[in-house]
Amino acid sequence: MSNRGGSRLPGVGDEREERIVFHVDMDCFYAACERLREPELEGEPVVVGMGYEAGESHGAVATASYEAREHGVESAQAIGKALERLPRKGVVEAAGDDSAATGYYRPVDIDFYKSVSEDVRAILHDCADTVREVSIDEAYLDVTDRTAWKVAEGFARHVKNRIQREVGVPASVGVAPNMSTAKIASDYDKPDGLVVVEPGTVRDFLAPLGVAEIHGVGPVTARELREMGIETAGDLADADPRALADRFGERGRELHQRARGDDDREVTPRGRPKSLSRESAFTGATSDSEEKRTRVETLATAVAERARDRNAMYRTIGVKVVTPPFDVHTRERSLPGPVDDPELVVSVALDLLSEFADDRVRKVGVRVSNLQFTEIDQTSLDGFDAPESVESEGNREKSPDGGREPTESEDKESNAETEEPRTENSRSGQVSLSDF
DNA sequence: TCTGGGGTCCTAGGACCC
DNA sequence: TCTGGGGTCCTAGGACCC
Repeated sequence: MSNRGGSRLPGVGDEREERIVFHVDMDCFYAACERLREPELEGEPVVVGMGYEAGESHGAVATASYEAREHGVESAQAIGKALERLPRKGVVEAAGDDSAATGYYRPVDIDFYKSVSEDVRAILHDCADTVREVSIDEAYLDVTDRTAWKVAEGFARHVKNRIQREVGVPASVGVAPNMSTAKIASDYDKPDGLVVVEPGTVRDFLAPLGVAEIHGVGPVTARELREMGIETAGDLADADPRALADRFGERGRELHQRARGDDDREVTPRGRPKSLSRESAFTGATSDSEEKRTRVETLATAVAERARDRNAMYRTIGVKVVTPPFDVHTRERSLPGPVDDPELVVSVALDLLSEFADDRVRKVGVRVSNLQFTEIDQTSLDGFDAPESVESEGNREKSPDGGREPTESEDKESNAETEEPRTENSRSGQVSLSDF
C-alpha cells in the first residue's frame, strides 16, 4: 500500500513528519456549563432539555451527564421519557421515597453556553495556528508547527488542562495524523479522554471499530454495509472500493478511505454560513391552516432578522414542512437577485406553505440560502479572510465597492448595488412577489 | 426512539444555453 | 428537421452531524 506514511524524503535533514491534528470535544458540554454556575451539580445526574421549561415535561434532551445516562437518559429523548427513568429531584423525596435516583433538570441557556465556548475558543486559538470550530463544543486544531510527534501527547494534555483550569469544563482530545482519525480518537475514551494515534498505527487502531464509529456513517449506511457483510472499519478498509462506489457513489470511496485512515483534508477555518433557518414543532400536529400560517410568519420574520444581524442578503427563500409520521417536504424559490427584505420572506414563505394548507403538519421551518455577505465582516476570527468575490457561487460577480457592472437584464430589479445596510429596506426597487 | 433545532453536502432530473 | 455533447442553474429529497 502506498500511503504517505511509508515514504520519507531521503537524505533531507527535515524528515517530513506527518501532520498532527487534534480533535477537541467537550464532554457533555451543556451539563458541564450548568455545573460551572451551579457547583452543587457536580457528580449529580444533570439533564439539559431544549424546548423545556422549568417544572414542565415537554421538550427533548439536549445533553445528559454521564450520571444521568446511567439511568437510561439519552440525547434527543423526549423529556417525558427521561422523567420516567430519572424523576426530577425533589419530587420523589417529597413523596417520602428517598431511595430512588433523581436528577436535576435545566432548560437550555444557549447564550451562557456560547460565552463559555468563547473562553475555550480563545485557548484553542492560542494553542494552534489553524482552528476549525465545528460546533459550540467541538473543534479541530492543526498543531503540526507547534509540536512534534514525540511530545504531542504532552502538548495535548497541556491544552486539555488549560481548558479545565482556566474555564472549568472537561474536554476529551484525540490526536492523529488526520481529521477523521482524530475525531474517532477523541471519542474513544470519553469522558476526560486523551488518545494518541501515531502515524503508522492508524489502520490497526481503526480496524476493530464498528463502521458506525466512522464519521459519515449513519444508521442507513451502517445497515446497508451490514447487508454487504461489512461490520467493522477493518472490513470496510478491505472491501472493494468499486463495489462501495456502486452502492454509495462517491461517498463510498470516501468512506473506504476513512476506514483505511486516509484523509487528506486540511484543517481550515470555517467559512461563512451557506444558509440560515428557523424551525419549530407544534405540540402534536395541526391541520389548522391559520395556525400554520401564523407560525411560518413568525419564523420568516425571525430568519430575516437573523440574516440582517449577520449582514447576509439572500437570493433563495424556502419552507420545510414535516407531516406525520416524519415526512420532510421542502419548497423553495429563487429570486433574480439577492435581497434583504423581511416582508418578502414572509410572503414567499406563506405562498410556498399554501401547498400544504390541507395537510396535518407536525413542524414547519423557514430558510434563506444563496447568501451574499455585505461586509468584510467575519471579525476576522479566521486566520485569513476569503476573497470577497468568491462568495457562495461563481456567477453574479459583485465588486466589493458596490460598483457593479450592469451587464445583465436582471440588474434593474435587484437592488444589490448598495453595500450599506439599508435603513429603510424594501419597497426600494427590490424584487417583489409580483415579479414571479 | 414517536422525533428538537440548526446546519452541511450530495444526488438526480429537468430547463435552458451554446 | 434531427441529432449531439457539454455546462450551469434550479428544485426536491436524502443522509448525516452536533
